[in-house]
Amino acid sequence: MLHALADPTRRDIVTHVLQGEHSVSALARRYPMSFAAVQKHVAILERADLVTKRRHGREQLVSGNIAAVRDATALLAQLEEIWRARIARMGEILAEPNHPEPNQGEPT
Amino acid sequence: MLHALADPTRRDIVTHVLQGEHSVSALARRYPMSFAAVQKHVAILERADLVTKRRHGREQLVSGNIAAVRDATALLAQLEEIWRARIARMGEILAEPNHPEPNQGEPT
DNA sequence: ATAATCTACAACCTTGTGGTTGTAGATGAG
DNA sequence: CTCATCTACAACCACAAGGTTGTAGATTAT
Repeated sequence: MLHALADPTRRDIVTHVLQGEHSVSALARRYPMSFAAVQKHVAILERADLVTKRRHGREQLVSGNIAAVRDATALLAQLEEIWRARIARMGEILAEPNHPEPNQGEPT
Repeated sequence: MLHALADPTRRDIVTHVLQGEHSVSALARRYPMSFAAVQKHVAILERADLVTKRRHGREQLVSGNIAAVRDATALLAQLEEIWRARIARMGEILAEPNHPEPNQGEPT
């Protein structure tokens, strides 16, 4: 699921199909890559349950899985906090008064 | 620089050498990988200027580059905001009232 | 001098990712 | 039926990243 949203193209696809159904080929036209590539992206999103396909004639209409995407965004928010904590950790260390010998040669 | 901090091991190395000098071999002992692997990580950090090496006898003492790491954390905070915006974007879409099937008309 | 240690670096391996091409099955249009 | 379109999937390619092994140069210890 995280992996599914790790790719920019897939994120873009998700935001688009959240707003309306699109056939795979219609989606494919939006990106500078082959149909097969987009089809694989969709497959990954579908496998992560972030997207659902509905058959309509010979087309496969893709739509965003609202609940799953909502869960995903929540999870991402969590991870964001963890990441924030990491940054804060480095900040703390930098703020500590006892830095052994931070002599990086900037001779004046 | 971002790439340098993209790896967990490297981040760990940074936090450690921010708190005191460590020889490359001393660092290497901390991780379940070969000396060469750690040495490469250190080289990457050094190349990104996040870390500085100081020769002491036959050892190479590594210490964190305070200013650079501070800059990096600031940058990461920025990116975090961008990422947050992305999540918010999806959230907005989810919040929109009209999730029906807006037609994807291709005016030919 | 010899051995042991620390470091640097090159070559190679493996894995994972995104992409392309090619093929085949379904389905609707003429 | 025949053709064009949409889809699925397998095979293959290119590339990057993290790791390992092996080798060589420095430096300290015996």
